[in-house]
Amino acid sequence: MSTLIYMKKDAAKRTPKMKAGGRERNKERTKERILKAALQLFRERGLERATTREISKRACIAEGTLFNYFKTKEDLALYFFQKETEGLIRWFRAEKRLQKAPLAEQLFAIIHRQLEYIEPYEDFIGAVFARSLQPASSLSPLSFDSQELRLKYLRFIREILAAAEERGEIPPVGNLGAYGVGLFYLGIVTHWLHDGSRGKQRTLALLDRALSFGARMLQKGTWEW
Amino acid sequence: MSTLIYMKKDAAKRTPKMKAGGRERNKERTKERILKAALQLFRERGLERATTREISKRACIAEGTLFNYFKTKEDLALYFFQKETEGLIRWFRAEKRLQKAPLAEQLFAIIHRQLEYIEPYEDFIGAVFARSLQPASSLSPLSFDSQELRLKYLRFIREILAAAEERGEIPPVGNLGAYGVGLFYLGIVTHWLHDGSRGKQRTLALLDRALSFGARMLQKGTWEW
DNA sequence: CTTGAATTATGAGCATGCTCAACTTTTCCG
DNA sequence: CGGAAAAGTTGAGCATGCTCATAATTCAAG
Repeated sequence: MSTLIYMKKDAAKRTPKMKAGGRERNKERTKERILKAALQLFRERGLERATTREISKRACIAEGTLFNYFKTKEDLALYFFQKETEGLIRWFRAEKRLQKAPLAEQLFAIIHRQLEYIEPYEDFIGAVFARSLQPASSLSPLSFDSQELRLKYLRFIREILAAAEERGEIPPVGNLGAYGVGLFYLGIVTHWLHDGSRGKQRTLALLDRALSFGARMLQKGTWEW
Repeated sequence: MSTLIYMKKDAAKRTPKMKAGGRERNKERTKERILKAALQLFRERGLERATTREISKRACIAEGTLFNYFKTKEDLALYFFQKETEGLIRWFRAEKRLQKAPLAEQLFAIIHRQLEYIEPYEDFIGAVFARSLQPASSLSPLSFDSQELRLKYLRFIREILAAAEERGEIPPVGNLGAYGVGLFYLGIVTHWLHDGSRGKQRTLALLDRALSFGARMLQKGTWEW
């Protein structure tokens, strides 16, 4: 009986012996397949209603295999943000014109781009985003990666602030400034999630006003207190 | 066989026939028992690791009964915040001296009290708090209650701001002002959750500085822009 | 007190995220 | 090639949050 359990599965879907292209290659492909299936399902059903069982099925692997590639379902979801953060940084580096624009414009462009990217996934962003707020718990293996991701983002922002500082646009704000921008972004996304207006226009308006307000405040030297 | 399933459970723990004090009374008592057991377990193990099975057992009821009283486990957790919010409001109404203090001091006292109250439950507050950020989903019956709770809090804050406004302490800030304080509180709790310093002193310092900064800002009339 | 309807309690059972021991495939080395 | 160690895969199975058909309890009317 127990010998019957491990029968080969539908061979049409995935060749059992994929000796062809080295191990590394296959692992990469499998990971890609998982990510693709996951994003599809997240988009279709949202984070909660996309089951790991269905993701695995769509990626043509066993459910256990999924957890060889991603420690948890959340980890899988975080991957999405990681890719986006990296993309965002690359994008900004390429936008030469933006590099010289005023700080408020830069931040607007950055946050706007993120909101745009996030838009089709609104359903599940709420869940992931809220979860990403949870503090590091030594029990959760996820927390470390999440922390890493946040750090990467913070360093990126700090760099932008430092540049504006060098241009004499703002006084020195240091790490705290980056943290502040992070909190601000938090607030914006919260607003965005609740925003029912067409095209999320209210959020964009808020973003614009808040940023120019902040910029003016910094210019006025209100920061030194 | 199926007739054997529904046997009376250990009669020592709970009298099977509690005809005594009317139905209402019993419901109240059961609810109390559930809440007590739940808070105990949340405190002991945090939200995730406190199972509904154990809560039920400790409250001496079947697991299904728990869900007659609370729609979801989250709902159960929210109850805790509801009680706290109500307590907070009552407390503030009683503190005659605070009513006349400057706005920054009032907000400091309010937030400080909340942090203090929350302290023993830090483990599970993160989870509940983060979850409370999730936008309303028509599927979740919880969302409505959650919204209600948030509204109660916002109205409370708005009232305080209105009073400060009447004293001529700040310009009119309206609903947006209350929302802003709410977002600020969000940031503070996030910081608090991550704060490893002794007695969360860093958070308290941040709270103090940020509030007096905000107060000064409003006084300077920077708000009109 | 009886009766039957309304209310409340019960726990087997379901779907889900995740684990793990058993199994397969690939790689390595003689 | 041979064969064994390493790396990867698998799906049965576990714990958990929650549901639902069924049973127990309560209460008002007769």
